[in-house]
Amino acid sequence: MEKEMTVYEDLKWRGLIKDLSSEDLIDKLNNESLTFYLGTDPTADSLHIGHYSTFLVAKRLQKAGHKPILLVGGATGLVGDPRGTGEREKADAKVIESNFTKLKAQVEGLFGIKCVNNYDWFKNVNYIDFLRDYGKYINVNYMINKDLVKRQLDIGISYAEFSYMLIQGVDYKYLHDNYGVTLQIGGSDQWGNLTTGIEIIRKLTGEEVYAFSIPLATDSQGKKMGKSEGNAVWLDINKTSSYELYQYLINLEDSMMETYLKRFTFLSKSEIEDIMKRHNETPEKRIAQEALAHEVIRDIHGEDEYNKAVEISRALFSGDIKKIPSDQVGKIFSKVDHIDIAEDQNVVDFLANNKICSSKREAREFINSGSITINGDKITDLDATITREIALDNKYVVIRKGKKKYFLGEFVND
RNA sequence: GGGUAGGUGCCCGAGUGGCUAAAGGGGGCAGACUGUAAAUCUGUUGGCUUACGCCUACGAUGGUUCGAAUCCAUCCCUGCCCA
Repeated sequence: MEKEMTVYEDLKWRGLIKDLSSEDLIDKLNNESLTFYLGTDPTADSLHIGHYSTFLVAKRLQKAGHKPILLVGGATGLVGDPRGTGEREKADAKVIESNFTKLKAQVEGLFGIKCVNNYDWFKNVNYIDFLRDYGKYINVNYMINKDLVKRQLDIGISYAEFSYMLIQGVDYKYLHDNYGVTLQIGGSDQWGNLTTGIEIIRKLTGEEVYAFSIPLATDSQGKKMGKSEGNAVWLDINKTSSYELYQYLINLEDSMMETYLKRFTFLSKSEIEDIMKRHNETPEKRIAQEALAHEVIRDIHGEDEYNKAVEISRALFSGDIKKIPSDQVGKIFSKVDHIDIAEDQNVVDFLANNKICSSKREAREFINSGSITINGDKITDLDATITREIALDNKYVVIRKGKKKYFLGEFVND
């Protein structure tokens, strides 16, 4: 039996620690109970898979006896954080508010983490006080030298986005004063903001607080993960179904599997080593991807959703749609895009009208290149017609575009 | 405030009166190969049209011209330098 790893060793082994504000933190992580926080801006109404590993770090710390708080940036979201590629669109205050409510519910449900909104303590701060109480203590040279700011400096950065890190630093101060927070964690792109908070607290109170950053989850090309067919992979099941999530995970590349298993699951070192060993013997069986999908979907949506996702995938990729019992079709495809069909119509019109293809031109192109399949039969004729006669059970039409995108058409009676 | 360089398709970026729906790259989508992978190769990437063609587009608005992304005017936005 392997020797039990400390919290810090475990995080390090999983590749979840990039920068550490101080070596002292290691001991504190292992032996004390800290209250810590992590922040996210309400730029969307759900977290996506890219956030997931960061939240799992919070979960891991929580298991080790530390107390997590999630800060949702109702105030910072209104300002916008610099991303190094140019100014953000000004966010709508109403949207931010509704996003906050949804995120709060999601995080509390999924991770059981307490949730606070920095708008609550910023809404009454006036500008002059802010400058006197905090602005006085932070040097612009210090801010300018932060990597994110520096990168955006030559393409232009507004005063609002420039100030973002200051607001975030004040958050840390507030949580430190009111909740006893002494640790902040965040993605490595947030490192500058994390250290600014430490700096502000040190200057204002002389106290030492901590932070560590988590490497961003990327693929082997170094690109941020979390996009599937151009869409983000959300943790909200209404935005990304368990089937879509399963498909995303099962298709991840081999070379990253070990990293992902470490980051996205609670499997132990020996379990992961075992999975990787078996995986590498027969990579085509995608043992690692299966394990990853199972762990992640079970943790997020539960065992039932996982089973459903596997069942749907099996039905779709076994090839012959017609073998699926017709009474099952509606159920299996309940999660894919659903299209009502009122009457017989030409394939090209059908594809374009229902947004399966973006235009008729594209619809023809896809048909000519053999990427459209209806009920398992490849469509090659531009004049083909979708009729009740070709529908399964005179009712269902399963359209496949490309290799993995499915749509379900259903004939409806007037 | 002054000077100066810019604002081009999803992104980067070439183009400086007709040959431009706009080079090239990235990304996206689709095809081949595979394991529903990665890498690679091929096609495609404003809309309508089988096609000829037509319409809409190069920061915004006007103007010059037979003809403008390209010239002029005004405005908006950004970089750099000076104050």
